[in-house]
Amino acid sequence: MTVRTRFAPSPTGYLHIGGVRTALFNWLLARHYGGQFVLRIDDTDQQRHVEQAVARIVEGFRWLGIDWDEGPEVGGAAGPYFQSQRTEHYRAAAERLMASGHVYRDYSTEAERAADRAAAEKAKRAYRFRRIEYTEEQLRQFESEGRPYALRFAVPPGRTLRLDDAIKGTVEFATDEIGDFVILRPDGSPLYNFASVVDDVTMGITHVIRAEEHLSNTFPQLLIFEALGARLPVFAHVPYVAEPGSKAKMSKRKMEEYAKAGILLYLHDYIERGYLPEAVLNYLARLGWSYDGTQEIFTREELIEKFTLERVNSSPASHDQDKLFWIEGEWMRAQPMDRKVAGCAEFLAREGLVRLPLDPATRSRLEAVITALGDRLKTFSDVVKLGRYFFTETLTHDPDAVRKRLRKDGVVEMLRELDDLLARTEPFDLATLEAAVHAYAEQTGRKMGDVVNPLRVATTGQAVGPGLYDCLVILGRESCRRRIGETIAMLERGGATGT
RNA sequence: GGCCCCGUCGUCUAGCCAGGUCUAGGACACGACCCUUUCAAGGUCGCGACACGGGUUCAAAUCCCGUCGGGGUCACCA
Repeated sequence: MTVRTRFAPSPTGYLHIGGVRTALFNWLLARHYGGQFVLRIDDTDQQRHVEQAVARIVEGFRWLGIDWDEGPEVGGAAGPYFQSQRTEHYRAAAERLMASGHVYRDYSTEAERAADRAAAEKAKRAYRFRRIEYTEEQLRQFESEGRPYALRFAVPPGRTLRLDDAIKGTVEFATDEIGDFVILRPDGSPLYNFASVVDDVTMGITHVIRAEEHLSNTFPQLLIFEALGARLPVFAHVPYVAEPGSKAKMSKRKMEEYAKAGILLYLHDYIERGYLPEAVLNYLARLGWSYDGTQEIFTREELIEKFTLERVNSSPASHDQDKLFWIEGEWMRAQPMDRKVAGCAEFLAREGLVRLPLDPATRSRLEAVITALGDRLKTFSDVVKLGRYFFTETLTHDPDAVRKRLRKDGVVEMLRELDDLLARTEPFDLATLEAAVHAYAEQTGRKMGDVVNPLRVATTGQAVGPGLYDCLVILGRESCRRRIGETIAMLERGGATGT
């Protein structure tokens, strides 16, 4: 039997990190066993911009390298893959259950149910819908007046359901805890528990890996599988992803708060910041799963080879952005120059700092910048943050840097001397410049830091960055001298928020 | 509230199922030092956990019970 897994996002367009992890586990399991991964769109709600949302979801998975064997854009034999287009399946399944006596027509009104629920609440009991027995006469009357009805599942009393969950282990649940639940609304639209089972059965899903909030839902679903005479899939309920630094579940209401705190929760946040898909994939896989307790870095292939459900943790994991950032750094360091150039160029172009495609001169400058940046480059967008001044002649001084390094007695004088030194240094390369600056410091009796740091700020505007001589060489003699002149002018007029 | 799931360093986790090898291992973060013109990187060292209470046992992070804490579910939401 080949393994078939699925992920069924609702088309809001936002791929939450927890959801992506669930999808990843499904994908990994399918690939591990050489099976298929199905993408199914859960659009049972009447949503408005389904197409755009699906495009975004598709884009997210493609970016990560999670491919699907069946689903939107690729089709497949078990289609359609949009629940809104599968109403015929739900209707047919409901009819079978009706014929076999597993479901019944419920004519109850909203008011009746609300009253029951209120009574249950008042009595501090759980509310369970129980079948209302109508007389033949009532039924005839309801039918003749066309009174709307929902289809409900008649839950058998007194049974204990048993689930062997691949992550949670054996879980038992009494059917007495389950009220008769609706499978089809009066308008014929299915409810999640029903649609999900019908789809899983008709699509031949063998392993249902989903968020643990569905664990309790599984028991009514078990009843539906049974009534349909379908073979049970393996269930695996994955623990939720908690807030950073806590065991509390992330809440949708606190999204703005998280964003303010710099916590990124959507896949697209990471795409937009220029993270590497390999790193995000690696991080997500390790969140709640481990191989041997020591290995942290996994390639896509290793993940496929090593992933099993037994190694998925049964307790919640909280999102650890620092760790993701570290993994990102590890992956970035391992990338070849071409990949870094391509990734960085995109972000520079977005800022209007370079034009695509790169001309040869810009390309070789970018390569030099990337080499100089070294491990400081963690995400592609870092090239903008750390190396902007290499791609624009507009010098922007960081006020803190100016205050700390330039607003000192004698600095302007020294900068004039250094400008003169740069004018004379020949050739204008790393070794020669380094020797020249060293000699200058020695001759004038200055500490290296007192020469190098002001020179850095004078040429780049920033207090931090790659090695100074790397910067000077990449900028070139003319640009360096022009910038020094500009800095001196700025200092003399008391600019960059100083006095 | 009933029912169900979960509880090892701040965080991700190994160990738990098959009790001793655990004075609990690794990683991120954090701190110190080294290197160093800045910031990273790298190196060395350090800080730091079995939620709590009982029980079983010669022996418990591991098995059992209870408490506490977190989460889910009890919808004509998904």
